[in-house]
Amino acid sequence: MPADPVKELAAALGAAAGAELELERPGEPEHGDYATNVALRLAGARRQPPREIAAELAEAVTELEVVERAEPAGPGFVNVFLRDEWFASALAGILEDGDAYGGGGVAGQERVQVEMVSANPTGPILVSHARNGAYGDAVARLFELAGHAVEREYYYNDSGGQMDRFRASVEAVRRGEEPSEDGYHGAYVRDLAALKGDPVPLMLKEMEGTLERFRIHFDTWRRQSELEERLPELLPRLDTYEKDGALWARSSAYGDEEDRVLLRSGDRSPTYRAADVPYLVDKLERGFDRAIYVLGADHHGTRNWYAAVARMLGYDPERVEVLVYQPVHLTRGGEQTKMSKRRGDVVFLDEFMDEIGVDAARWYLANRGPDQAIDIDVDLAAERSQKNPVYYVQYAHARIAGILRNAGDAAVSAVPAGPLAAEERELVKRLAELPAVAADALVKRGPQGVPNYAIRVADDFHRFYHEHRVLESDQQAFRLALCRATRAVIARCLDLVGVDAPERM
RNA sequence: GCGCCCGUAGCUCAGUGGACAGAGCGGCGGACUUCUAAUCCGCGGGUCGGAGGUUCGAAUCCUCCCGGGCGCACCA
Repeated sequence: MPADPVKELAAALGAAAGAELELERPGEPEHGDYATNVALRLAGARRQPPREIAAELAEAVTELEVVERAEPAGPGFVNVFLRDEWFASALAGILEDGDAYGGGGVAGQERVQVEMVSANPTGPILVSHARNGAYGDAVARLFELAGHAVEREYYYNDSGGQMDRFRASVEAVRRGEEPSEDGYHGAYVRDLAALKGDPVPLMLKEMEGTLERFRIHFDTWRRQSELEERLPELLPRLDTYEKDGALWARSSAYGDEEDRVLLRSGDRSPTYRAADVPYLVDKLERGFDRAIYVLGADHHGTRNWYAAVARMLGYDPERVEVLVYQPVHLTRGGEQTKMSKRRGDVVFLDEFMDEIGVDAARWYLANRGPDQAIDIDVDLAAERSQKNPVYYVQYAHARIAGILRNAGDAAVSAVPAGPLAAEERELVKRLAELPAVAADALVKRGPQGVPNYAIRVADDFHRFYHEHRVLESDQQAFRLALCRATRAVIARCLDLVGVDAPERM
């Protein structure tokens, strides 16, 4: 069972107090190391003034060895002050966990598939797709840290109207003609025309290269045309009806907003929605306990469609999950850049990474909650890159790496040689938050909590560093232990959002 | 019209029931013979869009209103 020092403390305090309680970190130092509002919660049921309950709980809790003192405060909080022994054992637990720290604690392991990006291969990966990937990949990494088995999948269309226009555009250039008005016109179309063969696999290869550079690795790639072969077998299993010469799914009866067309009137060709059906079956038949779709807000209208299909086919809709995120707006010199695939002025992810770097790109796109639209001034992001929080956090990591290099094989111990300083205690408490931060980010499907926490860790470390020497201090062994744990926590946080943890800067 | 998302410091945003609301950037002023100054310390900056309601307690939950974004295809 991986360490969670705060949870363990809460359990111990709760046992002593005879009530389940949660701990929070008060904003004011006078309010103790941790505080609980449990007395306020109990007041109603016990018909007793919260201050009175708080006083009783404080007394009970003081019996614990790690508690120096506890006191009732405010409207009915219990403020808890801890002895150095607690900080030592918390630090020891963190170090023992090593790479596993921050994760675990899940009841059962799930097989999870995160399908993301899934942009059709009609052009290079754009910054808008990158947010999809940065978000989906961060969620995937949170699942992995928690102990689940995750596969990342890319689904793409290789047939249909859009792809026909794309191929025709490349063919036109190869014949020395201009692509048609509704075709594709970017410089990349000319690059593809210079190569031989079907441009679709060539385009995909390039997209995969961009995504690898963005540090997203896909385990599997799924083609729409291949999945469509199962349509004749699967469509009869759906609840459908004929209207206006088309075949409709009665999805509104299964939780969707509306019914969807599966086969067009006229040529009876399958729609994109039809292809969703064999694809969903394919996912569930492959045994994923949870199939996650990552969709941009412009597709949020279909967020209930997937679970509706699952219901229609008799699968548990709980296995299907849709994550929606808001768009990215890039500005350059204050002017908004439109991100349409067919225009020449689109922002490619590769260009974006060229300008601000992979680390800053991943950071910026994971740093905001999925419900928040992201505004990035590219000029500012590149120009002021030295002041980006991502470098602030990386710098803390590099500083620690430097200290540990200089320390060589000096002794390391979580047991302090003397009384702990305020900065040391604050840092340990901060490190102890990681399991809760990671668990919360996973539950909310909101990875932004991780980079925000990483800034706090770096903050506490830089302050500690400024006040105290590590090497050749009378607390060297303890401080080396603190450095090791801090480095591990920062590295973990950076990794969760796909950012490198540098040894030097 | 209906649905989803957003509205918090000059700017970009954290913060989904707790104590006087936070960070970065920007502004002003300080700190390097010291393990990395890409750092640290201080100052200034807010009717948390508005109005009601629930609660011992609301930026956070509920209702309504205002403002902005995105959807409401036999495109994907």
